[in-house]
Formats: sequence, structure tokens, C-alpha cells
Amino acid sequence: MTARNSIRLVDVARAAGVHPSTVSRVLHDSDRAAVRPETRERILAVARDLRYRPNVLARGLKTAATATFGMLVPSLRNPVYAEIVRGAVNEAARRGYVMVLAEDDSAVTEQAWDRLVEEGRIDGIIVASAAPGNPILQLVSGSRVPYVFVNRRVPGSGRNVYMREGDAGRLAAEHLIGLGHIALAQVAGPLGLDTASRRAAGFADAVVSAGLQLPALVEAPFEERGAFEAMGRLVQSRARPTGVYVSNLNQAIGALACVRRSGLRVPGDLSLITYDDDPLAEFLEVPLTAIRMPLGELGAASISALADQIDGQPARDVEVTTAPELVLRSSTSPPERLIPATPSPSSNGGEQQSGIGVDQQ
Amino acid sequence: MTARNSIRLVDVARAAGVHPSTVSRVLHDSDRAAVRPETRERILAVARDLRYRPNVLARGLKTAATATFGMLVPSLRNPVYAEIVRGAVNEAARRGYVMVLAEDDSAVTEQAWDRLVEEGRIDGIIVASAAPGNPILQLVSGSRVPYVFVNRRVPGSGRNVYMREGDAGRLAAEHLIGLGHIALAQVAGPLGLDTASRRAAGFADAVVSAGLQLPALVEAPFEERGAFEAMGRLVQSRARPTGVYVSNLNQAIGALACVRRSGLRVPGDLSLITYDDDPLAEFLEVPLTAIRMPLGELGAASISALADQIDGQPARDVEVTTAPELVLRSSTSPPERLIPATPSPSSNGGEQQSGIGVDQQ
DNA sequence: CTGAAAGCGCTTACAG
DNA sequence: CTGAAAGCGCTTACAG
Repeated sequence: MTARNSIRLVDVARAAGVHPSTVSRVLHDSDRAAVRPETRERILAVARDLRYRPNVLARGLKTAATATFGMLVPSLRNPVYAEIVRGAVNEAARRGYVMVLAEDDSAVTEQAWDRLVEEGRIDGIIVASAAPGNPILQLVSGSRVPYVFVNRRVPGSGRNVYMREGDAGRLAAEHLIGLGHIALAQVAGPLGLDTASRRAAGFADAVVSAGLQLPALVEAPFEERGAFEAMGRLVQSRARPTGVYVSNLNQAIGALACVRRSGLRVPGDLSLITYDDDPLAEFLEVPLTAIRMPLGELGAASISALADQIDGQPARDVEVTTAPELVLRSSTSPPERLIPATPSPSSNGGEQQSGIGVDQQ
Repeated sequence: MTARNSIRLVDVARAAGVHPSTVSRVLHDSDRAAVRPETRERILAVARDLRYRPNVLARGLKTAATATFGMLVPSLRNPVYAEIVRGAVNEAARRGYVMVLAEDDSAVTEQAWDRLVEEGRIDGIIVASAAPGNPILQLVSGSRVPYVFVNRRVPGSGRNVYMREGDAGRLAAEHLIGLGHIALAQVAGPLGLDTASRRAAGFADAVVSAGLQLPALVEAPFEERGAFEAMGRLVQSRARPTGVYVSNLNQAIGALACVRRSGLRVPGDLSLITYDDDPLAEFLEVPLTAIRMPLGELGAASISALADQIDGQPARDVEVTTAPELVLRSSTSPPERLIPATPSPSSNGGEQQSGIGVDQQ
């Protein structure tokens, strides 16, 4: 079903009155091909007229290159990965590559691997699904395909492409501290995940550096419900924080729901800042202050890193240095009270009028 | 960079002491291959031991088939497409196919087309980006690659794979009407889009069938801000509706923000039901009643339809008959007032206590 | 500067 | 039941 009935190299050669090898040469060796200018022009013109497109299968068979990259993502649904994928797909296209995508839910890792790598479909692979125990780690290191880990690093691999997650946490901490908060806490992601732990570490680091106490940390999966429950623990703790950093947007939505439910006001009683931004953050009942990350750039960088390896450069870590960006909205403000207190049992919604019972200093 | 240094067919043949063609035969013609059982077993065993994997490039070159499908989506970010893609990727994997994804933002349609189709990379293509004027429509119909339109239909193409969008609208209308609403309206998507128009038509149809007046309709892009504004028009209209159907989740979040801003309560003053469900809908300040669609199934069905074409069956429309499902949450309730009124100018948030100034009948 | 040949790793009639 | 040959559409030394 492929280009069987479309123009082949020989068609171009025939039409231009030259040997196929000559056509191949002008189509490839760009300038340094020893081909007479007029011949080259003629061939190029014919190829254009005929809308000739080389068959990548045939070329790949000969050159042992497919102009295809594979990418393994933990979840196609997660908008964060969608954005990384998009950056990667577009950069790949710019370089003449095409992307094959597979969801690596670990149950089918080996199958995806066989299909992409063992069947020789790809020139390199981007792994966004690294996690402790994921079989992909073995597969990839026991193979000869070029590869790169994106977003979630694998320590010691020397082929990580990642963002400044720590700086995101630091930025969040500095924002809250700058607002006057001293009782800080965070809802972290699963700390076994490289990204989650760096976000958390950066936040804690900046808080401690500012001379404040090590912030409380509750761990939760990267989704609404888990964060709802984790936030519940924070809100009911004796030393209830006034400023909380949440590790992704889904968590933030769950956390916000929890705060609302417990009758506290955001940001009056509790300031909330989240890692990850999205247009919808602006339209929530209290628009979320967020930290925007260069996700598309990250995806593009992973392609560049892979292409470098294929060009023969040794693999190396690459940090996307674009700084995390604070998107200021309404969920953070100076604390209205510095002395931690337990929440009132009343449940009066999350309205945003002036505060009641404020102990502002 | 491909399987150049991995085991080839000849390696298996050599190890099994047979001719390569024999190996190929047992690996392919499944049962009906005229091969002595013991030979076949021996070959199979060797192939397994050597972990032999056929090189798809070589096979594809010979058979003119790549075991790869292409897919064009309007936006990789949109969770709806993410879910369709996921369904497609998984079904493709089940059938031994791999998926190449490209974002069809129309500016690069031709480029993506060249890369996927003209270069002979794929056996068929799934188009999720159909829209009036999109150049893909010409490309696809002027070509010989098997293809299918998914989600957004192209009338008359005879190769649409789609869901019962109309039934979603009907379900929404019936739910609101069942609750006692008589003043209905809808925030529709861009009506030039097949999906948007079917959602809208189904809703209007059910409303009129119930003997009620044709519901007001405002059109908005499929995102928060546009819906926020469109909803504003509805809320300020003289005949303010008490029940509104919104055409996707992003719109619903924008619409909810608008209602909140105008000082109306959901569902007391205004019931809201949305097309599209997502875990986060449950965690909004008022959990959204939603209509869940079989998106993954839709993606899988598009792969099946394409595979059928490749098997030689004529192209045909296929409807995914799984019924839209009502996910009942808190944003819909019986109307507290049947006589439309203009909103009060006060802005007292969107709390959910008992109503004030109710004209219940 | 250009042509002729070999070969990438498969599959598939065709012999025998 | 199995082998030998040709060929898919390219690229790339090697001649000349």
C-alpha cells in the first residue's frame, strides 16, 4: 500500500536522461557532488515536476536509517506530556524526522520495545516514562539504539534532558516568602519520581535558605483525589500552613477543592501556588497562581539531543535553562494570620469577600 | 542505526540448516504452509532462541506495506484527542501496527502529508482534523492511500468514524427537561465543525420535541474565554435560561466562571450540563454534571475501519453506537424559578447554600 | 563528471 | 516439502 504506484528514482532518471545513481547523487551530496551544474539543474527540475519523493523504506534499508524516532510516554492523556510530545513532534518534523508514539504503561513496555526497536523501525528513542523498576531501563541500556531520557531523569545515565524543576520549587517558595508567609508546606508528587523529588527539594531548599523551618511535606499521586486527601492532612494539622506549594495542576484542583470544603478561604486563610499552568487555571473560582514550565522546549531539546547522538556526538545530559515563570493570579496573597490555627468546623463555601477574624500583622 | 547488527533471516536459516525462503514461509503462511512439521518446529525454536525479529523496512519494501498508520490531529494538547489517540494507538498495537502522529495545524498539512504519505511511510491515515477548507481534504481524496475521518465527519465521504454526538445533546436536554426546566439554551462550538453542529442539533431537537421553544444558542470557540463571553450574553439576555448545555469541558469551565462572576448560583439560578467528562469536573467548586463519550472506543474503531479497508473491504461509515453516558453531579437541579429574570447586580460568589428569593413552582 | 554493479533484508512465484 | 532466483527502491563504492 505504499508508494508502489508513485514515481521512483528511476522515473526521474529516465525523464532526465541520466543514470539513477546520478540522480541519487544530486539529491544527496548536496553541493560537493561532482555533478555538472546543468545536469544537476535538469535533474532537480525533473524531480520537482514529477513531485518525486524518495521511498524511505528503500533508503532506510540501504542506509540503515529510518528518519523516524520513537517516543515512550507514561500517559498520552496527561497534558504535560501532550505538550512535550508536541514540542518533540514539531522539532522532529523540522529535522525531517517523524515520530512514532507509544504509551509505556509498563505492562506493555517489552511489546512496544520489540515493535519499535527490534523491528528496526526507528533510529533512536525518547523515553519520557523512566521510573524506578520500569523494564525500559534495562531494555534501553542493553541495546545499541541511541536514546535519551526526557523530563524524568535517570541518575548516572548521562543522557537526561530536563528542566529546572528545582528552580520552580524555589520560585514558589520565594513568592510565598516574599508575601510574608512563614508557615509553609507542600503537596509533593510521588517522591520516587525524579521530577517530583526535584520540585519538592527546590521548594524545601529555598524555604530553609530563607531561615524558615523545613516545610511540611505530604506526598500524593499526580491527580486530584490524592491531592485532595493529602491537602486534608495539611489543613487539619495543628500547625496549619498559610502557604502551600502543590506539584501539578491536577493536584492543585484537588487541593483547592479540599480547602473549599474545609471552610477556609483562598488566599485569605491559605495561599496556593501550583507547578504547571494551563488556560483553565485562570477560570477556576479562585484563579490559580502558577509556575509555567518550558515544556515544548523540553520536547524539542530531547529531539536535538537524540539527533546529536546520531550525528556521532557522545551522549550527554542537557538542561533546558529557560527559567520557570511565575504566573501571578489570585490564589496567593499576604497571610491574614501568622499564628497557625485549626480550621473552623463551619462550611461556608469559598467566597472571596473581605476576610473575617483576621489577625493581620 | 537500525537492526544492522542484529539477527537477520539468514542467521535463522543458517542456524536451522535450511534455506532463508523456508524460514520466511514458516514465519508467514501460518498453518497452510507446506512445511514439514519438524522443520517448522525447528525453525520456530531457532527463531525464538535467537530472538529474531524481521526487519520491517525490508519486509515493507518487498510487500509494499509498512505496518504503520499515520494520524493527523488538530491539537495534541486537547485531552479529547489525547483520548482518541490513545484508543487508536492501543488498538493499532494490538493489530501489529505502529502509529505516527502529526499535528495538523493546517499551516503544515502539506508537509506532514509529504512526509507520511508521499515518502511511503504508512499504509493508511486517520484524519481527525477535518474542517471546512482544510487542505487535507484535497490531499486525501486525490490519493490512493486508505484513509478514514474520525470524530469530525466529512459528509459524503463514506469513510467517517464517529460517535452519537446528537444523542449527547438529546441526553442533556432530556435531563434538564426532566428536572423541570423550560427555559433552555446552549453554548455551542463553532458550528462549521461537524461535531459542534451535531451536538447542538441534538439538543435543540430534543427540546423542541418536548414541546418547548427552540432553545437559544450562542456560538463560541472550544475554549474557556470564548465560552465565558458567550455565556455572558445568555445570562444578560432578557429571557435568561435556567438550564444551559455547554459543548465541551473547557467551555464549561469558562461558562461556570461567567455565572459565578454574574452573581448567579449554580444550580439554583442556573443548571449547567457539559459535553465531555474529566476527573477534574468532580473537583470544581460546583461539580459538573457531564456527558461522557466513548472516546477511546472511537479511536479504536477508526483503526479497525482502516484495517478493514486494507483488507480489501470497501470504505464505509461506522458509527460507534455506545451511548453517551450521563454523569450526574451537582451542577444541575430543578429550577428554583420558572419565570426568567435578569440577574441581580450584586456579586456574592457562587456558594451553594439554600437559595434566596426563590420562586419555586 | 557519469555509469554499471552490488547489496540492504526481506518475500514470493517458480522449479524440482 | 524445500531450494534458488528475482526483485522491492534506494545508495555507494568502484570504474572509467
